[in-house]
Amino acid sequence: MARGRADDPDHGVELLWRAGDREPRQGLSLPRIVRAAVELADDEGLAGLSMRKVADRLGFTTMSLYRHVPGRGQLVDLMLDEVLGEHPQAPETGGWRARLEAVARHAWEIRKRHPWLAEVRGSRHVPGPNAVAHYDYMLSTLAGTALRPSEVIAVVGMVGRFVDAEALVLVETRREERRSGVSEEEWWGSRDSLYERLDRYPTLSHLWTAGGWDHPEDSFDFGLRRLLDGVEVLVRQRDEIRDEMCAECGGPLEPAPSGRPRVYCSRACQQRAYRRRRNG
Amino acid sequence: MARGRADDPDHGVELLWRAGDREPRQGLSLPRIVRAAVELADDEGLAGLSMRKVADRLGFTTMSLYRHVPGRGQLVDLMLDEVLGEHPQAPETGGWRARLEAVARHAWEIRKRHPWLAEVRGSRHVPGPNAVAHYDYMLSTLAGTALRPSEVIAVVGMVGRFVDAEALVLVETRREERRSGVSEEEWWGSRDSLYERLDRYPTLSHLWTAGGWDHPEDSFDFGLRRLLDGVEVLVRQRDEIRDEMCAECGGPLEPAPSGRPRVYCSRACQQRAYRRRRNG
DNA sequence: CTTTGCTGTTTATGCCGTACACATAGTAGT
DNA sequence: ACTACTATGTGTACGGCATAAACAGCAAAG
Repeated sequence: MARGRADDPDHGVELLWRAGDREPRQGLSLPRIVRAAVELADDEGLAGLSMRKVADRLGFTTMSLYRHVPGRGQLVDLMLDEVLGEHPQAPETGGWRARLEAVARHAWEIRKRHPWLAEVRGSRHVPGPNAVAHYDYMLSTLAGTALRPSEVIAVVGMVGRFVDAEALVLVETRREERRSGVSEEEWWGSRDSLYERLDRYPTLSHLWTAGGWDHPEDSFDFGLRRLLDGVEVLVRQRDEIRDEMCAECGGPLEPAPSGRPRVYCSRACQQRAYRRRRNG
Repeated sequence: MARGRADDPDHGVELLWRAGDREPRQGLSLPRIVRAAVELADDEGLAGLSMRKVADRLGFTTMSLYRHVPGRGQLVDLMLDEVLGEHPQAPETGGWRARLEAVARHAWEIRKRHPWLAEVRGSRHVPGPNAVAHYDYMLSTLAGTALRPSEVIAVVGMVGRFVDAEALVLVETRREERRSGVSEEEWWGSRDSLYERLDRYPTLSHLWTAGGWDHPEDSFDFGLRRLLDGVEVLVRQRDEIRDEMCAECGGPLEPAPSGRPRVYCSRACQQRAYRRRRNG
C-alpha cells in the first residue's frame, strides 16, 4: 500500500477513513508517523515540520516515511484529523447562540493546544471522520433557527475563518517572540524611528493619546461577540419572516383562529414537508 | 547603504519611509526590485516569490539584490507599501457604517488585484507611509462614534482580518485551480469515495438535500454584512450610554431644561474637553 | 595616483521535498 | 524446500530555497 502518487486524492480519502489499523509491534506505521508529526508541529510550527525531522524523531530515514504516507501534504491532512479526534465536541445545551459560542471557544482551545492548525493552508484538504464530525456539529447549532441552509453554511464558515484568523495572529506573535527572545511589546516599543513619523496621522495620534493601545480589547472575545451579535440580527430577521409565511411553500400565512402560531399555509404543504423530512 | 543586517528593523523603517529616491538610469535600484517582486508575486503568489526569480526577471544575479534589500522579509514589507501606494483611499462620505463598508470593499478590491497581500504572515511587519495612511483612514471611519478607543482599534483589526481571511480562501482556490487545471467544483465533485461516507452525519446530510450547497451565499458580502451588523449593535449600545452620561468625566447627565440633548455635565467638563482637543 | 566605498558576481553552506534504484526479509505458491 | 513476490527500509541524487563570505570592477575623493 501507500503506492498511490502524492496527487491522488482518493488514496488520501482511503488513508483518512479506514479505521482501526492494527499497529505492528515494531517498525514504522502510519499512526506513529502522524503522532510524531503532530508533536513536531506542536513544537516548531507547520513551517518547521519537515519529513526529515519527523523521520529523525522516529529513528528512521527520511524516505522510509514515503512507504506509509504519499507525501507531506497528505501527512498534514492526517494530522488534522488526528488532533480533532483528540478533542471531541462535547454536546452543549442551550440556544443556538450559546452552542455556537461554545463551539467557537472549543475550536479556539484546540488551536491554542495545536497552533499549527491555523497555519494549514489550501482549499483541497480531504476531511477525515473527525473533521466532518466537528463540522456537522457546528452546523447543527444553527439547524434549529430559521436561517436558510446556505446561510447556516455561510455562518459556520465565517466562524471557522474567524477562529483561524485569530489563532493565526496568536501563533505568529508567539513564534516570533520565541524565535527572537524579544517580546512583542518590547519589539514595537523599540521602534522609535517609526513613531517619530506618525504625528501626521490625525486619528492614529488621537487614539494613541487617548490610550487606545494601553488597555486593548481581547481580540478573540471582542470579535466573537460582534460576530454573534451580527448573526443574531439575521436570525431575528428570519424568525420574523418565518412567522409570516409558510415554511414549505413560502406563501402567506393566515393567522390561525386559535391564536396558536401556524407553520404551514395548508394541509397539503404540511404533508409535503412531512414526506420530504422522511425521505431526505 | 543596505549594509544593515536582515534582522535590523530600524534599517527597514529607513528603507520604507525615505521618499523620492533618485532612480539611476541603469543598473539595479530598490524601487525596480520592489516593482519586479510585486509583478512576480502577482503572477505566482507569495510562495512563488524567490530572490532568484526576482533577480532573473531583472537580468541580474541573485546576490545582487542583497546590495539593496537586506533580505526577503524586508522586500515583502516594501512590496506591501508599494501596492498600498498604488491604491490610495478615496475619501467617502456618509455615516460610519457606509464608510467602514467602503473601506472594507476597497481593501477587498486591492486583494483581488494583488492576491499575495493576504498571504503575508508575521506580526512584525514595519508599516510604511502608505500602510499607515490606510490604517489611519480605517480608524477615522469610527472616530465619530461613541465607541471607546480600544474598541475602535479592535473593530478595525477585526475588519482587516476578515478581509484577509476571505481573500486567503479566494487566492488559495484560484491557485489550486490554475496549478491543477481542475476547477474547485470539479475536484470536489470527483470525491465520490468521500461522499459515500457522509450519510452518518445528520445535519450535513439534511443541509445537503436541502440544497444548501447549490446556491451558496457570497462569502464576502454575507460575512461583511454580519460583521457590520455586529458592530452596529455595539455602536448603538454605546450611543445610548453616551446619551446618559458626560462625555468628559463619564458622570451622570441631567436633562437640560431646554430639552436639547446635553453632552457635558458641567461647564468645567466642557472646558476640559475643549482644552484637550486643542492640545492633543 | 592611490585609497575608499559602492555595486555586482562567484562560490559555498545548509535547509527542503521527493524521485529512483537498491537491499532485505517475510510469505505465499508450487 | 525452493522460488517468486511483496512489503518495508535505505542511500544517493536532483532541483529549489535563503543567504554568508570572499572577490572584482569602477568611480569619486584624497
